Amino acid sequence: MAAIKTVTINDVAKAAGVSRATVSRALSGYGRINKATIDHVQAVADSLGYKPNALAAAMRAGKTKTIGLVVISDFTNAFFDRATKAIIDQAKALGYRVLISHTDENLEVEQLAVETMLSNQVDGLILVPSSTTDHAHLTPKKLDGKPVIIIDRKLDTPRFTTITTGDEAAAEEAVLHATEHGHTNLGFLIAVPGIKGFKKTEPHIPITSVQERADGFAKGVQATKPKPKSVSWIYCEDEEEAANSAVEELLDSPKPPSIIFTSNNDMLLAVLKVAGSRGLVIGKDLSVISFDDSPWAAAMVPGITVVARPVEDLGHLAVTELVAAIEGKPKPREIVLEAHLVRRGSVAKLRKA
Amino acid sequence: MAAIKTVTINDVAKAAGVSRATVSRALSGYGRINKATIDHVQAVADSLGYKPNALAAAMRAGKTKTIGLVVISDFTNAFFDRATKAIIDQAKALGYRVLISHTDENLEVEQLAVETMLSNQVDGLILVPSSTTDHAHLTPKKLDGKPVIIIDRKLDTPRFTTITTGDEAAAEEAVLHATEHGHTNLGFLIAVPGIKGFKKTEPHIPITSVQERADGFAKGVQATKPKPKSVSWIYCEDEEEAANSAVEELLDSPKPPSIIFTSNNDMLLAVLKVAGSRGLVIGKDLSVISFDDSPWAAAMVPGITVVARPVEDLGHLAVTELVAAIEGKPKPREIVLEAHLVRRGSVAKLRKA
DNA sequence: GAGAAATGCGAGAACGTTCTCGCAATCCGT
DNA sequence: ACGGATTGCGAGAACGTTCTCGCATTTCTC
Repeated sequence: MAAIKTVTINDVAKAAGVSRATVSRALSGYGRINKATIDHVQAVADSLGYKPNALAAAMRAGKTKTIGLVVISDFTNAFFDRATKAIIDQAKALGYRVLISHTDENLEVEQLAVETMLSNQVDGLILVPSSTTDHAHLTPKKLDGKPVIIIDRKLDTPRFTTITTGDEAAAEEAVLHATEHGHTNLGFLIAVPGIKGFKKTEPHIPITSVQERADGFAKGVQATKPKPKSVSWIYCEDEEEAANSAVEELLDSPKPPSIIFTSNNDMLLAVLKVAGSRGLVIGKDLSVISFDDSPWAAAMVPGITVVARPVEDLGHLAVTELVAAIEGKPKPREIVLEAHLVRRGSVAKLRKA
Repeated sequence: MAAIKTVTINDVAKAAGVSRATVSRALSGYGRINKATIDHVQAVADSLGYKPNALAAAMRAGKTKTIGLVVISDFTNAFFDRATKAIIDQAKALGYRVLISHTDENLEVEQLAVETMLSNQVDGLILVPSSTTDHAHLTPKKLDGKPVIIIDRKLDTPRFTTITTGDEAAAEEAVLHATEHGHTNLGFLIAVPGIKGFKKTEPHIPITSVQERADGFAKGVQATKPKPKSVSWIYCEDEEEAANSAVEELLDSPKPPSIIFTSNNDMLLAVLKVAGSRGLVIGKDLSVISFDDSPWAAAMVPGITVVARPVEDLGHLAVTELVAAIEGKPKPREIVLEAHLVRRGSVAKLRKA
């Protein structure tokens, strides 16, 4: 089993009868060089099957053309799958590669992930932070001066360009949509990573996007006239068992909601599952509005009314901003993209009592 | 704007009053070195905020501890999201990082992706090939002798370790499940990447996994006694419009199927959508069995009966095999994992005529 | 046709590591 | 207390590029 010798620029130089420098010039197309030489070197390189070592080039250049993506969840999440895809595609379009890591909402994992990325010399980072306040691992010094774009959630510092979606307004719109349909018993199911089980009292929500959704829901409740008859809030761990129990509790309360608003797709799935097991038909016996659109939410019968966030735009923009920051030094800014309600069939039209 | 000087091993050496070699020894923990020296160097390194440059280390070592993952589809696909997650997680557990690329079933994109991966010096590749026969870009020479694990589909060469799922047996089981429930008008909707629009005649299926599913379905039909009254096949581009049209055509045929078997989730979604728009209730007016399980297929009402493939096992195993191949030189082998039918509510029980 | 300008290319350093050698200093056994 | 083994560490090469210099050689200018 003869070890396969990898062919380097030196081999090409030798075979072509020129210097290493000339090969580099010919292949990378810079500096002063004769057209004929370029062709010759090209031909020799091809015949030898020469493939440049991107690592060596990157080390020399100090640029890897790689961006790091650190997200909280993997792609089994209906938001991050689309965001990640958009990011990879746009990165590719701009000539960058993407290194991906997920943190499961764990700050330590996030810190380690960022460190690994930096150790791998990414040119910049796109980050979904697991904590609003804890960003000691993101000082300019620790980052080696490399740019970071924060997406989906905000940090309590203006040091970074931040791209979020306007979840509050959309959440309010969702509530008004429901109350206009005659719903007066409202249930809210908010997934809060980090809390254990579920709580009916409002916990500390460390994540701005979730906070915004809760605030928007609350604003919608406030804006509803006459006042809704009952409003139940449950804050729940983002986990299947807890979500199911939370839905059960909601439905078993003395004044069960006719509609449940869920803050993400996992919670929506729990609502569907529990409703199904009780024989409750969505859009008739029980209504639901969730955050984040997905192909299956659209294809189901009835289609699920959702707050659709411009996920692809967000990912696309994140890369564009990051590359701009890598190649220039623009000022950090806050960008808020608009989310909107997609009305489908999961909200029943109730007669006013 | 003072440029931030990145601190290297040289800086640490100088500050600690030792040589570069000693710092490397202290930090990487190899060779002969005094415990006290290690502690001292560690302390100095920490105080300077030294972070090793993985690139430089990788170049020197000739190993990047990175594996390349080249899949055909992005994570918006219910198979690849789970597979990718499993691969990333297992890679992490074994001390590897993952570079991801998707090819959209395009051979040229695949070739380029593989080249880029190799240029970035991945230690090995996990590949979902877009073509069964075309693997000229995967010669040992082009691969620099680096190992490749093929997953999900087979290649027409035994040169690579291949991990697939036994889709044929599961597909047959699915058909028998349906016919035992009294279904005698069967519709099959097979997504074939690359074909235009949709065809009812059997096209060339260049993908072994899809071929296996079709074969399994056909075997199931054969094994059914008495013979089903009608059997319709549609081969369809893996694309929303085409899928919808195909479902329409199926339902509009003189002998419309009482059950549709779909070869993947995109097709399933099309069935749900078209059925919904016609007021057909799944599991009652129209039955369906699809390939690949997903959280929403389980949560829907009724739950969708699916062929569940051991996606996580597949991803997990792919990494394990690849790392074994990177670190040793085992013989390539073919591994087939078992898929099985998950019975939920999307298959109506019909009375025998 | 002589000097200036432009062109083409080679030598060699640099990027930040790891690792092989070899040398000095310490340790051990007798 | 002396020879050999062991320990700890420094010098320097190597990984595969890119890029700055500087030196020939050619081309241009009047």
